[in-house]
Amino acid sequence: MQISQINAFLAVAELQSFSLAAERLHITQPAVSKRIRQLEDDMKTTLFDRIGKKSILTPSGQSLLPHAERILLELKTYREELAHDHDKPSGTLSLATSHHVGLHRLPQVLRDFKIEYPGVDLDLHFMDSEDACIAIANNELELAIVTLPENPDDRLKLEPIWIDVLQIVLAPDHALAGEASIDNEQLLDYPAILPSNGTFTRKIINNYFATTKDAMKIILETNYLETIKVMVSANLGWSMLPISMLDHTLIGKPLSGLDIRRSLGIVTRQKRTLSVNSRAMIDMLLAAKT
Amino acid sequence: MQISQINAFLAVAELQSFSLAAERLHITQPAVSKRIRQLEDDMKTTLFDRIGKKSILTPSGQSLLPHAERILLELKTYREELAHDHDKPSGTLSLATSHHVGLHRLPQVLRDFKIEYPGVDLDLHFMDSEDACIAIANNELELAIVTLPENPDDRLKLEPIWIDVLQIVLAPDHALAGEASIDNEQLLDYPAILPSNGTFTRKIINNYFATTKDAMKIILETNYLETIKVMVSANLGWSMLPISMLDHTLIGKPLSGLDIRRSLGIVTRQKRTLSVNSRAMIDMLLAAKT
DNA sequence: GAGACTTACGTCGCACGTAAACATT
DNA sequence: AATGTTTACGTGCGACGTAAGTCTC
Repeated sequence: MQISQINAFLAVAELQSFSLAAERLHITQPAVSKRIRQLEDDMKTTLFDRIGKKSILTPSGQSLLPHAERILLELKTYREELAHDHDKPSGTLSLATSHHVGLHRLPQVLRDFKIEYPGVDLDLHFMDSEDACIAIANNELELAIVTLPENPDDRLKLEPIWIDVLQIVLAPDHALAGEASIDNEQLLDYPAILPSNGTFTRKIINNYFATTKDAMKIILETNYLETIKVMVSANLGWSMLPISMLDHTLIGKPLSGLDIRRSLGIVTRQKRTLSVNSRAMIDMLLAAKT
Repeated sequence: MQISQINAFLAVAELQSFSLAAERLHITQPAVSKRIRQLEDDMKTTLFDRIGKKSILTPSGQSLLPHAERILLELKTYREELAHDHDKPSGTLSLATSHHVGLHRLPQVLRDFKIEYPGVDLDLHFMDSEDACIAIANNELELAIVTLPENPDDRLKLEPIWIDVLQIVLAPDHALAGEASIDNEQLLDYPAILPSNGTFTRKIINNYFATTKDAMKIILETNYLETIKVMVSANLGWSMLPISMLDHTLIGKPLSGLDIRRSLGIVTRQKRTLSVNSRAMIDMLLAAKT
């Protein structure tokens, strides 16, 4: 069944004439006959009484009329949606984020987004950055704002927004608190508190401790940096944290002059067309970055 | 644009796979690709992100989804209407009738119809029988219950239901009231009150007075037989009326033993498919006739 | 006889299937 | 390597237009 048949049907119904309908449709009159005939065969009914001068809807044809109009209306409405609403965010924006990003980077962004697009509801999914990347890869979500992996899945598309410089952090009363700079070997004597194995941040840290990794005394692992911060403040051990988390309870020390950093930013799926809402959020993040 | 494309779209959207959709639709997978591609070209947008294992709706595709479902629903609903409601009168039944039929023949029928089909609203159009026949011929109405013409338009289909036997009618105090039977010549001496020129009944009467027609003293014409009855009762003249209208105010006399009659019944249009409501009314009239 | 629809028929386009190429995982 | 989609191409159905036939008015 074809939409052209519906169009022919409506034209004949309105004009009560196959030949006038043919004119309107810019086809020949036998073509109109055939379109109607096919609709009739399809529906196994008669749609018009061909009564010489006029062709008039049968009862079956009359009851098709509103349906046919609604079908064309649906198509028309959709085409208008495509044309007009293409750049107006609305509805819900779902995004994944990590606890750290959600706590330290996102509040500002979300506030600005709500001001710019008050009609969009936000649906935040807190999860570990690694899980967020898996969800994105599996097309379960289309947008994540998390810690970026160093060696990402090929299916992911990364867009760094913020850089976290990492430093060794100590309690003010830690034995090494007085040193100007610290090296790997010094730290081996003291207990460490690190992000959980498997986290992107832990992998970055591991890279820098590659040679001494196995000798470290790791007394606690957690995927929540805030916990690490509290533990370090209580002088239970040293750790490595973004300098943005430093405050009076912690002392930061560069590691032998090295520059250690991780990227936070946007994760999307390669080849996936993003919703208007996601695009708006991404554009806002990119604009804020400069 | 074709409905098969909509079907393909919905299948792929649900199954997130072109090949699974192909299975469901019992066509090959390249055929599905082509159907989707054509929809996309038609709408000038992309409906699915083809991401290896899964194919996922784009935002444009998501917004097509409800429209596509409604389109199929419209078709399904119509098919069900055709299948189920085909013999259940409902809604409105429009019919034309004459004053005479509406007064003397229809009330009974309408009451029975309302009892049988309480859900059907009646829309009565009172008009002269001749006008009703013209309206039917012009497809302005599909059903009339009126006095039937003697020489009908070929486009009309007539179905007699009742026979009205006509007699000469006189006031009880008319000069001819004592005669057993009356002939044309006797009547020429007295004033006549006849149905309007142009009415079917008048034509019938004219046939029987063919030879003496021009000599008649017609003092009043009207298309409303009730008026004629009152005038005759007041002894303003003689007339010819259906014997069904006789009562104590009138005396009926056969015209020289001749049997003069008119038919009342159904007028429809040749070749026109009738609504269920009209068919129900016609069937009821035909059943009552026997 | 004029106007309107259907039927007949030849042409061309398009939808399908098969098979091969390409992409993703 | 396996799964999935697109491209290429040949076949056949079907939509169209022209022209003739049929019917209504």
